[in-house]
Amino acid sequence: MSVGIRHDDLRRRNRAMVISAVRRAGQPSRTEIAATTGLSHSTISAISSDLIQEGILAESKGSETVSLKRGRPQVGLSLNPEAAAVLAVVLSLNSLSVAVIDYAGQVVAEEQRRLDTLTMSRDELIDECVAIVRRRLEDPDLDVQSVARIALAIQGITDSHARAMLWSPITPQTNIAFADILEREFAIPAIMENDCNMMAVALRWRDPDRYRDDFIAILLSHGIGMGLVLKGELFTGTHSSGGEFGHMIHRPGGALCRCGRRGCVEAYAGNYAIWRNARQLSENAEPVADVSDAEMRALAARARETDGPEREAYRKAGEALGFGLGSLFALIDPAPVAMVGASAAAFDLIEPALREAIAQTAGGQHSGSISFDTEPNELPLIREGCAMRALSFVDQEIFAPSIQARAGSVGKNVA
Amino acid sequence: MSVGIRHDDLRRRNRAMVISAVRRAGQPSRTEIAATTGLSHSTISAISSDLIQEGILAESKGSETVSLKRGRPQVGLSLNPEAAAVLAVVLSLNSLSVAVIDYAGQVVAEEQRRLDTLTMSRDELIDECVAIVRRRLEDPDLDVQSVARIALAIQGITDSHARAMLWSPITPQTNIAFADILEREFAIPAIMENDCNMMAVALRWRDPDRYRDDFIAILLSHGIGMGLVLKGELFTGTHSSGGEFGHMIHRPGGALCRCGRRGCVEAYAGNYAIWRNARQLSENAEPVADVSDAEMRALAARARETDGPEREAYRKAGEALGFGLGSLFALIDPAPVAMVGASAAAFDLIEPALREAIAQTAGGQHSGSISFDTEPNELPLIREGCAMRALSFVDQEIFAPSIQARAGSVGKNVA
DNA sequence: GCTCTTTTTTTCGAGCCTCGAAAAAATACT
DNA sequence: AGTATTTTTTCGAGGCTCGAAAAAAAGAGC
Repeated sequence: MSVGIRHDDLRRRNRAMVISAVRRAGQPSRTEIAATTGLSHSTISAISSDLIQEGILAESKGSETVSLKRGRPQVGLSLNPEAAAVLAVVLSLNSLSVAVIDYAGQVVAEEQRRLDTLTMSRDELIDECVAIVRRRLEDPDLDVQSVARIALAIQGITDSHARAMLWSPITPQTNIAFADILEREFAIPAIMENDCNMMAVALRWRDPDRYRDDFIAILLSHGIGMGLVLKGELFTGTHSSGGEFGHMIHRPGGALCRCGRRGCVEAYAGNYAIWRNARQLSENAEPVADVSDAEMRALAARARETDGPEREAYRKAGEALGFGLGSLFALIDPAPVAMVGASAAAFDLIEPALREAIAQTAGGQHSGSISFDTEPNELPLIREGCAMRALSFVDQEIFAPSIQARAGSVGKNVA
Repeated sequence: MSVGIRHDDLRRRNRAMVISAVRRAGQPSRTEIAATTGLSHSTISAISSDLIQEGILAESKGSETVSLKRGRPQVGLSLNPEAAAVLAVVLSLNSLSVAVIDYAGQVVAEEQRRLDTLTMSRDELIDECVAIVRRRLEDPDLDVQSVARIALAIQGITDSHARAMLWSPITPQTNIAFADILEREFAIPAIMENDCNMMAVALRWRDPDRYRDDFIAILLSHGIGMGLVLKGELFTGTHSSGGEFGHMIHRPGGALCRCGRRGCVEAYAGNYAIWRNARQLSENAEPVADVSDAEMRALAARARETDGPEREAYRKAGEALGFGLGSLFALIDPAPVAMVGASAAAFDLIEPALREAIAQTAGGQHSGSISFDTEPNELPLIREGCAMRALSFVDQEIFAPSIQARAGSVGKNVA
């Protein structure tokens, strides 16, 4: 059972809703907000007047759109870019990047570095992250006071409280509480998120028509990751970021996976698996640490050219992904899929076997109607998701705060 | 974004919360309710006074517990059994049952019938359901006016709006809108639910300590079903009841499943699969329609006795369940599992191979800590879940109604 | 048996919040 | 310039929750 609603919660929630409506719509008028929220004009007027006075929203006078209708013209409300700023940090294999984003969602500064994450020590990894954030915060153009949140995305498993990286393929280190470390270092609230989950968040902001309530984002890269939105909410595991689609079992006792187990989907569809099969190495061959994008492009080109082991490798990848998706669809029903990452560019090689495999599974009856979309560039997507996540936090926790933390919840009602 | 909260919603929600607190706690005092909901004593007092006046709650004077403390004794609030009644109908293979339950959750009447569901026509099936409900409603001891809800659980896939059975192993018929049919026939709101989901609901009411926020209920029967609670909420597919654990793919292209596809978990762990393997028939052998409980018990006894094909059949079942659970745990993280149904009595034969398989999967690191519980009798559980579901509906939709249906939601905030 | 203490429950006024209606504001049309 | 139209603000009414205080109902002590 959720906790009772008190009188002060009411204003808080409706404030949050107005902010959220503005963030989503861009420059909605008060009338439009009233329509989407279902609240009365008087209420919207009162709340937005507060928000403007507090410098959170602003009336966008500049964009005097040519009013085609007569009557008093609607005046658009927009987010005040200076109300706050957030940092989005993305840590992936051999790469660390950070972006400063203003409250309106515009990138105002960014920095990217190459690192050798696989060989770095725990402290080196932490120090690099702290240092790159510090450099951004020391930028004289930035008002440090306004930085309200740091969001860090990592390829790997994070805990469900968004505090720590539990395990990652990009480093042998485990259990690094990045969120706590950054928070202590800079006294700015920080969260730690899984990269694929952030991809899903970003897709939802980018194309809410296609990616609305239920969809799947799959990262086809050295490993296989997934971000899943169900019923309009990001799906996470009960203890971790969850959604380890790449480690569902495709063939019990099958090919050797980077995680040390056997038969995972990733052991057939990850870059290293495609590379291993293309070279006709044994399924027991130790996964290689990294395969360059150029090398993968060469494999794909060769697969398109001749019907040799390269094409067969992509076929096996498609089959593994297809049976994995089929099992997933048995649990959640089919949903639109976005294939993200460098290997999404080779989706033409993967798709036939993938569809054939799905057709043999419980999700198969709708095999034809499942639509796939590809997006080869994952980094911007992850960063964007990170930024939106951080901004949403500011919207809700800082600009629409509860008067006081409420007594603990007592569990929801399931029946 | 969810819709704005209006002033009248506030009372409605808090009313619902008080009712729910009473249903959960049994006979809580106003003070206890104030503590669990976080609302003030004044508010609880006002709301409970309303509810008593409306005949929904009652002060339980009878149970004067020996007050050990001094001071004014707490007076327990309880649900008024006569406030309403609900019907729980359970349709499973060759069996149809109905129970009338009063508002306090006590069974006041029941009836059970044997049917040959596999051979019945669509109309016969519908007529039997309508007839059994009609007989209960015509009972002179029952005030028909008070019946507020009918909940029907079926073994099979239901749609996500809880209106229709889409597909079921107990009948060749498909797409029967039982909820609509009953609703039209009796002018009583009806819902249609998946049996395994109702098992999960019931477990949560029965043992909220063990089955709280995240757990899995697996039905081991002729087929394999699953009910899943995640983050305190019943997990369903996006379009259907979902959670078709039995039809996750265990071995691509493997044993023939009752659903017509190959390699499903059920094709190794369902009763017919165990029976097929025990007789050393081919994996391609057509699944038999039904195996009696007595026959399954005999198989299990023989498996315990000698290390023959029977034991191997149970081992294969355990392996399939284990890899299936392992894949599931890759997505949702490990959680407590309840094994329900006649074959749960043979869980001793299944468990070793199951644990061994899980240990080879992503969920494996916690293999030892995953706890299994068994409950051989599924029918009472399903009925109980059905009843609680129907009662919760009455609690929320009838006794705490919204003043008017609100404007459509605009999607939740994911970031 | 009476009073005191303790705990629960109710009562009451204050403070917010949202709502609907009406007024004010801002523009196009004539 | 006046009128029509649409958006936004203002204002009073009605509800809801809250805290404080009062009332109620018992046990404890003498």
